[in-house]
Amino acid sequence: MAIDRFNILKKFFKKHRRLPSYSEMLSLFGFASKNAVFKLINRWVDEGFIKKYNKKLSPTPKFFALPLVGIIKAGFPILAEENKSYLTLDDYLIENPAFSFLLKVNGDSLIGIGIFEGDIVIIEQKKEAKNGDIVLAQIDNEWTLKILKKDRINRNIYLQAANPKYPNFFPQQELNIHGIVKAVIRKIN
Amino acid sequence: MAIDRFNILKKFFKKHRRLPSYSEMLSLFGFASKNAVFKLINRWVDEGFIKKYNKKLSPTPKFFALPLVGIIKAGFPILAEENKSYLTLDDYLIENPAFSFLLKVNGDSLIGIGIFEGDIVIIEQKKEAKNGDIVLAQIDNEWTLKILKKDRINRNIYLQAANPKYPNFFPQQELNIHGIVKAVIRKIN
DNA sequence: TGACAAAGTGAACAAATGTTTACTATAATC
DNA sequence: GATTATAGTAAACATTTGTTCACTTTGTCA
Repeated sequence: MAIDRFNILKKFFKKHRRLPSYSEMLSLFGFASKNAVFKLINRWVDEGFIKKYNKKLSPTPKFFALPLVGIIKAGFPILAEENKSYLTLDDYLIENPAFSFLLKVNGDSLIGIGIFEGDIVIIEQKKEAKNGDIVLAQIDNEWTLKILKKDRINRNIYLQAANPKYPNFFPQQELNIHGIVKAVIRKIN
Repeated sequence: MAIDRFNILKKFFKKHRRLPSYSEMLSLFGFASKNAVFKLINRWVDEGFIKKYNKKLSPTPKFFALPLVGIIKAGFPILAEENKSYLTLDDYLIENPAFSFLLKVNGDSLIGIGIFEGDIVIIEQKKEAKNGDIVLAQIDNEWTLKILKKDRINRNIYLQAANPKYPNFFPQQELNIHGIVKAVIRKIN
């Protein structure tokens, strides 16, 4: 019932990317009085799904978040209420939206670390990377996604695949780092 | 300049999960007249970043979206304007929020298909799955994440790991499907 | 059954909303 | 240098906003 209305609200947000106003909620929820909406919203505010700021409503992280359930343990019901936290994907994955972009992976050079053809990686643009970072780089004018290897004093820099069938790549002229991989995403089906 | 203001707007949305009102934008952008805001917003509406519905503002997918760049090709600048599309992660990954939850993977039984310990998988709750689906299942009262194997007539059902060191799992009494994996997410670092 | 809280109605209200119109300053273009 | 578009100011406006108050209906449970 109440959760039914909350789903209606979620659907509205998914469609319009904003919360409805009180009068829009009138028809959404089938109320006749704005006061009914007022009381309903205040309950959700108390429960932490919605926040008020400057007399305007905004959803909290809890509003969007999916339950994150814990480790699978043999014989244990894992969906128990007590060990669940919440996670919002966009916030979780992208810390720096202004400097991030997505890259669709092609090739099998990183399968050893679980990055497959067709996967999407989140790249954060930066020119510096440390040993072991997965970098989007330009090596001798060729673009590639590889593991950066270098020692402490920045000598002996090269790129490494995570697939035994590829050799290491030593730059002949130059090696420019354009960004590093912050996350990997794979949609199944 | 204009892009600078757009970033201010994005930051506001990231913080409050809603667009600011015109009077809030006054101080945000440093304008003295609401008409300046009005004109600015209308430009963004024309450019497709913002929509108006019921005289209220909402961000479009383009507002959030990160550029998705194409395949890496040797020697080619991949960030070219022409082959870029946009993607919003939440929308892309989660089709059915009401029936989805996240599960933190433990164990190495699926490394063969690139699902590692610590990865987060998006599970869509359903009781039926088809051959080859990665399922969250209860086999003889033990919870597990495995690949479902079955033939066309629903005989010979068992669970399979994607790691040669594990055998196949044939249910002694029962096998209950609780959901299937729709996406895999890995944060790096 | 009666008492009491929860849920909804209806009307009223100040404050804030997005929009419009008229005007000015700044920058760009021929 | 005159012209014209662009960017911003200022004030006024009808609508809509979220909130409040008083009241009624519905459901719960002792």
